[in-house]
This record gives sequence, structure tokens and C-alpha cells, in this order.
Amino acid sequence: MYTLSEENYLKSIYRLSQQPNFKITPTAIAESLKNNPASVVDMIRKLTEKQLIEYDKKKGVKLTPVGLKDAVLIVRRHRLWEVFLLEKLGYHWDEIHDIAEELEHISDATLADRLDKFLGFPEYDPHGDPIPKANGKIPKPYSVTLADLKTGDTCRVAAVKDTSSSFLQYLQKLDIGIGTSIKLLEKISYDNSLVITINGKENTTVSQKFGENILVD
Amino acid sequence: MYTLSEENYLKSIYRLSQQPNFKITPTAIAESLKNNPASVVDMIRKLTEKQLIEYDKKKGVKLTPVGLKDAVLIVRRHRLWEVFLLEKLGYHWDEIHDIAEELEHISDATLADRLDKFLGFPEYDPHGDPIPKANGKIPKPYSVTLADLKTGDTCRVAAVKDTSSSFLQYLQKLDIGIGTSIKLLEKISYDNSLVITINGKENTTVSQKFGENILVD
DNA sequence: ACATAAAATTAGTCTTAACTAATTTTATGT
DNA sequence: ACATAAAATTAGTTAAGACTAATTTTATGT
Ligand SMILES: [Mn+2]
Ligand SMILES: [Mn+2]
Ligand SMILES: [Mn+2]
Ligand SMILES: [Mn+2]
Repeated sequence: MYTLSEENYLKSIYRLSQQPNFKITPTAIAESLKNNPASVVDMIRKLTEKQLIEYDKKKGVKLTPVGLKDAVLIVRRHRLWEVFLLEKLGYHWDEIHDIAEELEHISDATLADRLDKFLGFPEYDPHGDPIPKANGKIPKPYSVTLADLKTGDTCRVAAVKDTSSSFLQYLQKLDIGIGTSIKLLEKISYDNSLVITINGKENTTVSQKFGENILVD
Repeated sequence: MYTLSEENYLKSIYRLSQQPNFKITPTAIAESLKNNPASVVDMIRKLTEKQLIEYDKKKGVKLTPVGLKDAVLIVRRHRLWEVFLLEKLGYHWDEIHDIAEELEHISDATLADRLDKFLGFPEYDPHGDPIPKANGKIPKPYSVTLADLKTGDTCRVAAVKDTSSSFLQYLQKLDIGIGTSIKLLEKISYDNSLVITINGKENTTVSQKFGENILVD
């Protein structure tokens, strides 16, 4: 149906479209795919031809209904495979993204649905991201970050916004995973660093950027 | 490591090398991959450069030790994924080959071994083909075909040589699968057609070609 | 309003892996 | 031994998807 590149572009555009009030420009897509903007302009042309996206110089790139539907299906496959790799094959959560990045492109009409059933219809992937259902419906994503909390609040880690190995390994070192309980003790007003307690243990200080990449419940 | 095409060529050359006394020519590879011989000549050059094969106009194409090792690993991945698709996701044996044809190219250092473990270290794939071990050792493949039997012999279906949908669906219709018991009642001397009893039920006549594609125990 | 910077686009190049058509080499039958 | 057929190879083309470098368009600060 689609080429590997087309699918990666669709997924990247979808991901960017999740940031509210964000204009999806060729440069933004290029950064997200680590591609050259010139290459992106070519692909924008191709996907526009195929009626998967619309490009308005003022409003940026937008997925058409068809493009959106198919982008969501790719995300569905990605996240289902991530669950499989972690739950069934015993990978750690910082190893699964890159492999799922390849597995998501396996095209077979019933594969995703069979995998979904085999895994017990999981609602969230190992990073806490919602797994779109076969009909395209998406469980509510988490939206409050650790950085949004008030001093004294306690929360449960629900998801991570950044799935890079370096971030996930840092979390591992801090003993933070999905479900971990965190209490915000203090916000350093100088640079918005956060002083937190992890699972009731000793205090740690993390950066604002760190806090913005943790979604909580 | 390798491109998709390189891997498909390696695997195809390996498969052809399994036929004893068969000279692996550009034309043979082209047929097996449904490619043009001119394209094959290009790839032979490339794989020779990379020291994965040797090409002697007299002896044809041969895998080098490195090429053989890696071809076997691709076959290993293919057959493990086939087991997964059948056993865990409930596909039928005529649906799995094409999907495994894509899955076999997923490159991750530990994926095959984890999958192997998850599946309980199966020795044979759903078509009865031996699954190479992580160290490259290959369980003994079956070699006697239904057409090799003498009149009156009874056997167990161990593997199929042809994994095309049309052949497998024909088998399905005849109620033949791995493990089915078959008795050879008569060999028609005119065209070597075979009269057989399947699982002790009514008689059926099949062609010589059919018999040559069933490996028995 | 204008200089300058940033972003977008165009033009042209490269690589991979296919193809067709033409040519050369090898095999085969009489 | 030679004609003919088949196989292998070469030469040239194409398409996808990336790139760089040059140019044009748009945004921004003074
Ligand atoms: Mn991908
Ligand atoms: Mn994920
Ligand atoms: Mn393949
Ligand atoms: Mn098989």
C-alpha cells in the first residue's frame, strides 16, 4: 500500500499534529525525521498528490481524513509491537522503540488485530501512550506533566513523552517507571528545577525539561 | 547490515544450494526471485565484492562461509516467525510465508534468540522445514518424498517442499497436514500418478509432481 | 521601511535496485 | 563443424528517496 518512507512521514506528521497549536512546517518534519527540508518538500508534494495531506503555506501541513486514519493505524501497529517486545520477549522499555519502528511497517490485513487479541487488547503501550483501537478510536492520552504539579502534590507516573534511550535509561537509574509514585517537594524558582521524592525514598532534583517529559495521573 | 534486496538474494541462493548437484546460475536466481537476469548479474557483482558469494562461470554461484552463515540466520528468522504466526496468532499454514518474508528482515541482535526462546525452541517450522539453531546448526531435514515410496508403504507427512498457497490449500482440501498418515496403494506406471489412502479414509489419486513435494517420515 | 536572518523551494546530483534492448558467450542438435 | 538457441552480459533508462548548493520567499528587529 504505502512505501516505508511514506509511512514514516505519515506517522511523523501525525505525531507533530498531536502538539496543540503547532504549525507543521517542512522544517519541523525534517527535524523529526532527521531529514533535509528539501527532501521533505518532495514528499509533501507526493503525499498531497495522494490526498493524504493538505499543505497550506499559512496553516502548515494537515492530514486528510484518509491520511489520519492510516497514520493512526501505523501508530497502532507500532505500539502493539512495543507491548509484544516488552511483555513477551522480555526487552526493556528503552530497547523496543527502534525495533517497533521496523515492525510497524509489516503490512498484512489482519496482523495488527491478531496481535492485539494475542496481547489481550492492551490500552497503553509500555511508555504509557494510548494504543488506537482497530476502529481508530484512541484511549484518552495523559496530558498533565510532572512540571504542571503544585508543590506538595503526589502523583503516579502514567507515561513518558520522550522515548529516547538516553531519557529512558536516566529514568531507569532514578528507579522511575510507569506506576512509580512521585511527590513534588519544591520548585526552584530560579530555573524551575524540581525537587522530588521517588517512591517515598530519598530526594532528587531534576530539571524542568525532565519534568515536562513525564506525564502523570 | 544488509539491505532488503541483499538479504533476499542471499536467502534465495541458499535455498537453491540445498538442491544437490544444482548449478546456481543467474537465470536460476532470477526465476526464484521473479527478477530479470540482468538485475541478478548486477547483484552477483555486488555480493561478490562484499565477499558473500563466489561466482565461477563453470561452477555457478556459491556462498562463502560468511555468506552461508548469514543466509542461514535469515532462514532462521523466517522460520521462527512462521511458527509465531501460526502458533501464537492463529494464522493458517498457507498464510504465513508471505508475512514471514517481511518479518525475516527485522534486524536486531537478540530478536531471533528471544523469539526462539519464547516459542520453546522449535525444531521445525509449520511446513516441516528445520529451523537453524542460533549457532548455525540445522536439524536434519527430511529427504524421502511420497513419490519415493514403494507400493504398500505407509508413512507420516513430515514436511512440504512447495509452500505456495495453491499447494497448501490443495493439501487442506485433501485433509493432509504435517503428521497425516498416508498409505501408498498403487503407482500408475503410465504417468507415475499415486493412489493413496489419507488417514485410513477413502482413496485419492494424486500426480507425481504432488508426491515429489511431500516429504515423509 | 528596510536590512538581515530564517525558512522554503528549486535545481541538480547520487545511490539502490529494478527494468529493456542489444550484444556476446556458451551450449546443443544435426 | 556449424547453425541455432539459450544464457550471460553490457549499456542505457527509470523511479524512489535521499542529498547539497543556490535561489526565492517570508519573518523579524531596529
Ligand atoms: Mn518506522
Ligand atoms: Mn511507545
Ligand atoms: Mn524476504
Ligand atoms: Mn516455512
